[in-house]
Amino acid sequence: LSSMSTAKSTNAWGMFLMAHNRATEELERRAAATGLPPMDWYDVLWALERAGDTRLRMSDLADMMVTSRSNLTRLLDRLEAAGLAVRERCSEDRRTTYAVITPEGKKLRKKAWVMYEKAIEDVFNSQLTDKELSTIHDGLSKVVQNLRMMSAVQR
Amino acid sequence: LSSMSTAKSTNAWGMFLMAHNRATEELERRAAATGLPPMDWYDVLWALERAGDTRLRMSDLADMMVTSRSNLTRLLDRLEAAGLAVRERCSEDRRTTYAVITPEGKKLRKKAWVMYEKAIEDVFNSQLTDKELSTIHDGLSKVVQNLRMMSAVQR
DNA sequence: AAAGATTGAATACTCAATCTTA
DNA sequence: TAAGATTGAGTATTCAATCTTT
Repeated sequence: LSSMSTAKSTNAWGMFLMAHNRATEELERRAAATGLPPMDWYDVLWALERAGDTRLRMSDLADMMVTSRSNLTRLLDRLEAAGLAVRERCSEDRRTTYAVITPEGKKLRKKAWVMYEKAIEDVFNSQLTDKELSTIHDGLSKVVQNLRMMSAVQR
Repeated sequence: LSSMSTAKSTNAWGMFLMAHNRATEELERRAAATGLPPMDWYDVLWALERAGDTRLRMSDLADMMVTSRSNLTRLLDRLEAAGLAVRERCSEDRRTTYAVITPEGKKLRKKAWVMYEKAIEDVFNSQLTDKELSTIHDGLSKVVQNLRMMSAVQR
């Protein structure tokens, strides 16, 4: 998504889109090639593992992942079918469902992280200086912060 | 996609993913809200418009978009149904199909760009200094360049 | 009525198989 | 046989409608 280089920004936005596109493609390619789960599975497993005893409700998880509830419902169906997570009912409020990671889920997440960590190093970190990494981090965190404010105003 | 902050890079990669996720979501939201086409439609229209008389074959277009041929076939079906592009046969080599943008397609692309340009300014450029924009551009272009070399070696 | 979650229908995407022309 | 493109089947994603519990 770009048009005739507005000169301003040397089209950082266009490069941002391209880099994301190519980099995530490479990560998914490596995951598939080694029989490891795709990034969205990893994200759910990692969110559940971090949550630990403070179990996560389906809707909280959906908000963290920035995906729709219905999409998360089906993603968790797949994780459950693969034995990596389970649903647990809540006794206090019987509308809510908790998602919980299984021991197999933890094991696979760990294994996947070994692969993803190396891939991120190869694809991203190794190509950038520490100064560049920190500028990218700080700059993009301003972008994210601004979007948070925009959607807060929206409501 | 991230794990226990490896300190190194202050997790620039994680922020990169988050920023992309939130920013593209906002752009798609604005497009839908104003009845304008999504980013992938825009990308095809813009590629076709730039190509001009040097018409693009379906497979060239797919390579430029970094999507599969079958996906592009269907995307072009939709653009054709919407009257924004047409297919043209090639007389020299009858295996190839050209995709060509229509006048309505050009008009809509232009209109969409007005919206996207402002959105990119609001969401991205306005949040970053010129120095940050150029660091992001140059850094990520190294990432893309490296991925090109990796996939070249692959073959 | 509203919150939490799921379901059905429509749409989009991916892989392998197919069709046509070279 | 291979290149260019499309199709069918299976899977994933989204939107609105639904169901249950509060």
